[in-house]
Amino acid sequence: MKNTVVPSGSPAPRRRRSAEVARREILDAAQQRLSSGGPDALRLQDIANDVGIAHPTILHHFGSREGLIRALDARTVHALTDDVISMLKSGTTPTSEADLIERVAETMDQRGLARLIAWWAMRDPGGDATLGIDPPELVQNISKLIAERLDELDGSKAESQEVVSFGVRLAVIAMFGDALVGDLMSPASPAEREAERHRFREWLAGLLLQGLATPEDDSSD
Amino acid sequence: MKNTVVPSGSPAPRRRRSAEVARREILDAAQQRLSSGGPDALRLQDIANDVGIAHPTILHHFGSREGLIRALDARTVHALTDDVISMLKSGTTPTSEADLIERVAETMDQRGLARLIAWWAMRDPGGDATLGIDPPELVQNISKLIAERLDELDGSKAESQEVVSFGVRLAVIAMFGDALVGDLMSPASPAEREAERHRFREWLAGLLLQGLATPEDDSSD
DNA sequence: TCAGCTACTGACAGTAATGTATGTAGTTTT
DNA sequence: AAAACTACATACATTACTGTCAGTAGCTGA
Repeated sequence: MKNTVVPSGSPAPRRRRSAEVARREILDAAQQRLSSGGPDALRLQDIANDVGIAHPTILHHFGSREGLIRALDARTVHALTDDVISMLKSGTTPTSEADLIERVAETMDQRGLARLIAWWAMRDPGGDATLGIDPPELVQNISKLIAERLDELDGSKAESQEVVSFGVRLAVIAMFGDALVGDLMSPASPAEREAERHRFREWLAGLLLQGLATPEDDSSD
Repeated sequence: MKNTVVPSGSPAPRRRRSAEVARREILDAAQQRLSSGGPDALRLQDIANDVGIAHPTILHHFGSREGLIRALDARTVHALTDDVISMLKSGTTPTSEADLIERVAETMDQRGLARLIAWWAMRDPGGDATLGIDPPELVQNISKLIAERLDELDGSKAESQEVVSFGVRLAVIAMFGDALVGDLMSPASPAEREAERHRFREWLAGLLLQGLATPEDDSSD
């Protein structure tokens, strides 16, 4: 049966990538779209357009839209955790608390992790979406690393395991929230926002160090 | 022309509300849906089902889906700001910093404000969506009120206007983030989460008070 | 009680998105 | 160089949601 239409003018030059490269390019485009728009902006057509392929090709590589999203999730989260964990483990720079916050903020903001996380949270209130890692465990690990770091930093004992994990939790959700709605709350001009945001992070880092390393008033209820 | 189908069995009993009541019921249902699901869960059909009306009725009252969302935005935001502002102005309770955070958290969490805000932020990265209030101005006002309160609280001067607004900003984005992803990061069992979350808020309130009211190391560049 | 207003409905139009079916064209292997 | 493999395309099916239209039913006032 030859009743498929033979293209008359330009058969459209076809570029062939390896599966790996194709997946990466598609994920890059999806990430880009997600950084500059909401979930509604993550359409197969658009992404395919950006990459320069037809949308079924995405389905070919990822199975479904959901599959694409999960792959994107996994890649972004792993990028963050690898970053943070390796930073903490190598532990070179002395002022690393501020650096750490800066790094988390960067990933949340530029790489669009905040949007991804928000999307999870909104799509899945119960929290049964699997994303390849166990966030509580991750927080625990990071908390432990930070507690050790605090110990050796200035000799003062960190409060307790829970307080340290509170600190980590605060840093993460603050950077998460700031990435999403920070601009909404700032009276500064767009040009000044970068600087203001930076000052905010430094202030937060100081606050955390102060709050974590020094004993509080202790008078609990 | 009588070619419209005459219903055979039950003509479906029709309840007639006042426009005001109808709008409120619809908004309530929409809010409910939004609290237990993402933007995808905000479908006219579903909401109409919840209320017990046909979906065109929603369009009759709000013009469009977008109109419904904007009305929901306005109502929720005003509820929050009215709450917070009036709390700060009346200023009865002494431990109101913790109360304040608790109140913001409640609105963010239970009333679904966090989801609404996240939705804005994701749909509108540029930030040109109008929501009836001016968030930076609101933050400024709240910061001023808190600064005054800190002054009279224990005599110690608050750091600077910017630092106070940083504190407000931190409280808001932290409660925002916690409402959205707090559960994801907590290793506690669902039963314990409430308690843990409460402790987290108390810890945050303490941290803020400590950071705002006491002079820091001051060595600014 | 009649007229007018409007909350409300059922049926349908329009649109847009995901996913499928089938065939095409590079790349690799023997 | 031919066969096999697979990345990729075109065209279509399906579904689902928003918004429109024309008519119905309940309330209110003269």
